[in-house]
Amino acid sequence: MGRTPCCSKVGLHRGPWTPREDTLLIKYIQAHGEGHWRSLPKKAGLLRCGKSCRLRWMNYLRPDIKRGNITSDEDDLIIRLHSLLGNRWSLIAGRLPGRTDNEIKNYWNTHLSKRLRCQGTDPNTHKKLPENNKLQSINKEKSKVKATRSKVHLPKPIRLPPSFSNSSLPTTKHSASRHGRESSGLVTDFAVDAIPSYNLNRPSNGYHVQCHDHLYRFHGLNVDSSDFECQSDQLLTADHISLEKLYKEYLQLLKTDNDQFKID
DNA sequence: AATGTATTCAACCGCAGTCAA
DNA sequence: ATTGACTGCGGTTGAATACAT
Repeated sequence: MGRTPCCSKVGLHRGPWTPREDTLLIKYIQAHGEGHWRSLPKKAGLLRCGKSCRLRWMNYLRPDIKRGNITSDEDDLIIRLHSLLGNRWSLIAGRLPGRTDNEIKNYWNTHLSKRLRCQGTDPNTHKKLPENNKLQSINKEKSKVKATRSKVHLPKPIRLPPSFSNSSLPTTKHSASRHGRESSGLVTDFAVDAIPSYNLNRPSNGYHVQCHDHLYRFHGLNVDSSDFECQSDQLLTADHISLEKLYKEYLQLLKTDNDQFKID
C-alpha cells in the first residue's frame, strides 16, 4: 500500500514562495477559509502541493502570527513547557499566542538548547549535567563566541502585495496579543493532550476524556483556567497541577503584557 | 574585497492518527 | 476489518545571510 508523496507530481513548484503565490493563497483562504488543503492549490490556482500551502499559511501568512523577538518571558515559558511536554512543539506553540511550532522548534534548537547546556542543564531531560559535561559545553560555546553573531531577532520579512489591507497583514507583537488566541480554551486541550494514553473525543459541547474506567468532561474552547472542570480528582496528577499552575502564570504574563500595551 | 565558516529559519520529508467508504 | 485520502506533527535540510579572517 502506502501513499504517494504529496509533492511527487511533476510540475509543482517547490522552494521559497513568491509574493504572487502568497497573494493567491491568502486571497483564497480569505474567501473560502482554511482546510481542504489537498484540493486548495488547484482551486486557488497554485502549482503547489496542499501540504506546502498549509505550511506556508500556518507558519507565515496567518494574520495572527506574532512578529519579532521572542521575549524573555516567552523564553522562560518555552523552557518550562518543554520540561513538561518534551519536543511537542505544536502543544508548546499552543500556549504562546502568535508563535508557530516551527518557530519555537527552530528557536529551541538554535538558542535555548545551547543556553541550557551552558547553564549546566541537559536540554533533553532538563536535569543538571555532570560537572565535567557542563565545563565541556561552556568551553565549546566559548570557542564559538568569536563566530557567534550578536543576534538581533528581526521581524520576519513580510512579502505581501501592496493591495493588501492592513487587517490582512501579519501582525506585530502587541496587536497580535490582542487577537484573542489567548482567550481560547488553552487549559482544556492542554490537560488533555498532555496525557497521550487517554482516549480523546471532542464533541460540540466540549472535550470528553476517557481514562481507564473514568470519563472526564471539560468545557468547550472558550474557557479560562477557572472553568477547568474535572469529575474526579484522579486526573489531577502532579503534571496536571504543574500545567495548570503554569497556565495561570502565563495568563498573568499576558495580562501584564496587555496592560503595558494600554499604557503605551 | 574576497573567501571561508557559522548560523538561522523557511520549507521539505516521512510517518502516524483519524475518518469515511 | 481493510483501505485509502487527508491532515498534522516532529525531524531534517539547505539556501540565504552574517560574521571572521
